[in-house]
Amino acid sequence: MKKLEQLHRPGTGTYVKGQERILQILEASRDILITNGYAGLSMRKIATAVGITVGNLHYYYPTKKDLIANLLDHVIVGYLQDFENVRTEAGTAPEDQFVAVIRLIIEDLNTPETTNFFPELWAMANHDETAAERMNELYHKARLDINELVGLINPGLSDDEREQVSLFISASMEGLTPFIGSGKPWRSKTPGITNIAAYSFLHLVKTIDSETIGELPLAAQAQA
Amino acid sequence: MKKLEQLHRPGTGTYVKGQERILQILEASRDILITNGYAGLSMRKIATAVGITVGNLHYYYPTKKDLIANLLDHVIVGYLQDFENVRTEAGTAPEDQFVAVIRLIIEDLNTPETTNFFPELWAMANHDETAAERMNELYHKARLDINELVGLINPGLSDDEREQVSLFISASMEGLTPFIGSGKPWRSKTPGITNIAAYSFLHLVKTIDSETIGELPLAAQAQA
DNA sequence: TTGAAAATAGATCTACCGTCCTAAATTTGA
DNA sequence: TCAAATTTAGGACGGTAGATCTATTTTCAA
Repeated sequence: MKKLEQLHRPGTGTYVKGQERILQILEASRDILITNGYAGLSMRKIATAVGITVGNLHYYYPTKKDLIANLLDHVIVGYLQDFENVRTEAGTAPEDQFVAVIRLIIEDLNTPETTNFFPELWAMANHDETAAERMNELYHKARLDINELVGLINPGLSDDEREQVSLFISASMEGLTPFIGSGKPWRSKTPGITNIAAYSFLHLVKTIDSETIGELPLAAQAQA
Repeated sequence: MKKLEQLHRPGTGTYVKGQERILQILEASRDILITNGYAGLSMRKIATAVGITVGNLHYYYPTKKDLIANLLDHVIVGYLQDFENVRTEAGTAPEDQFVAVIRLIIEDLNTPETTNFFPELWAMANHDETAAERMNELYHKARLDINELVGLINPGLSDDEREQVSLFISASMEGLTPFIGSGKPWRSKTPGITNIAAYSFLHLVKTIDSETIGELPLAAQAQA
C-alpha cells in the first residue's frame, strides 16, 4: 500500500494560507463532482466556488489530472477514517458485530455524498488507471473488517474463499446504491432491504463451505 | 410504461439511407460512451466515427440531449431483448430456473459493454432525470423474471416483500460489476463468486419470511 | 422523368475548456 | 524589519464544445 503522494508542487501549501486553500479546493471539487458529475467538473468552476482565479488554482494543481488524483485521495481517506471506528461500537459476538457493520454500511448509502460519489468513481475507474487503483485501495481496506469477521464466524474457509465471500457481501451492498441511495425510488424500502441483507449475509457466512464455493456449474460438470 | 418517444425531427429517417444513418449514429455513440465515458462523448467524435459532418449529425439530433436520450433507449432495448429469452432455456423447476437466471446475469457482467455501460448509466442517472427514468424502466423489466420466480419459490411473501427481495438480489448482482467485470481485478474469481451468489440467493428466497423483512433493528426496538 | 423532400457538407458563432505567463501582493521566518 | 518565498490576480492562447445557418447533393415516389 503506497502512502499518499505529494501531488502539488514542492513549496506550495507551505504557508498556513496555502494549506487552507488546498482544503478549500478539495472540498469545492468534491461538491462539484457530487452535484454536477465528472463531466461538469472544470477548473474554472472550482476556482469560482473557492473564490480564487484559475491562475491561482493552477498554482496549486498544475494539471487537472493532478487535482483529480488528489481529490480522490482526499474523499477516500475520509471514508476510510469513518470505517475505522465501526467495529468498536458494536457488541462482542462476531455475529452481532457483523450485522452492525452491514447495517452501518447500508445506512451510509443513503447520504447524498455516497450516493453520488461512488457511481462517479466506478465510471472513472473504467477509463482512468489512477482512479482504478484508488478505488481498489479503498475497497480493500473497507473489506478488512468484514473479512476478519467472516473468518471468526466461519473458520473453515481458506483465505481465498473467505475473501471471495467478503467481496461478494461488500459488492452486493455497493450495488444497492443506485436503488436505495439518497433520492432513489426504493429509498423508502431501505429498512426492509437492510433486514433482508443482514439476514441473507449472516446465513451465507455461517453456512458457506469450500465445496459450495468450488462447485462447478452444471454445464462445466457435464464436460468434466 | 411509455412507449419509446420519437426523438429526432419528423421527416428525418424516412429514407432508407436516413434510417441506416440513425443506426450508425447510435452504434458509434454507444461505442464511444463505453470506451471513453460520458465525458468523452462529443458530437464531433460521433460524427467522425460515423463518417459524417457535425452539421449532418445535428440534422438527425438537434441537441446532444436528444441524442443521448435516444442512445439510452437503444442500448437498453437491446438488453431487454436479451433478457426476454432467458427463462425459456432453463429447466422446469422454479429453483433451477432461478439459479439459471442468476448465473446468466452474472455471466453477462463480464462483457466489456456491460462492465462499462452500466456505471456510466448509474452516474448519468444521478444528474439527469431522463437517464434516471430510463434506468428504472430497464431494471423494472429486468426484475420481472426474478420477481416471478421468487413468488413461485416462496408464495408466503406479500407483493411488496417479494419485490424487495427481488430488488436486493438484482442490485446485489449489479454491484459485482465494478469488481468482477471485464478487466476488473476479481474477474478470475467469477466462478467462485457466482457459486456464492447462487447459493446465497437461493437460500434467501426459500427461507425469508415477512417477520424477518419487517423486523425492526435493535436500536428502533429499544425505542418502541 | 422530375420535383419535392431528405440528406449532406461546410462555414461560422459563441461559450467554455485547460494551460501558461507575468507582475503584483502577501506571508513568514531570520 | 526585511528579504525571500509563497500566494494571488489577470490576461492571453489555442483548442474544442454544442449549436445554427446556408447551399448543395441525393433520394425516391408520383
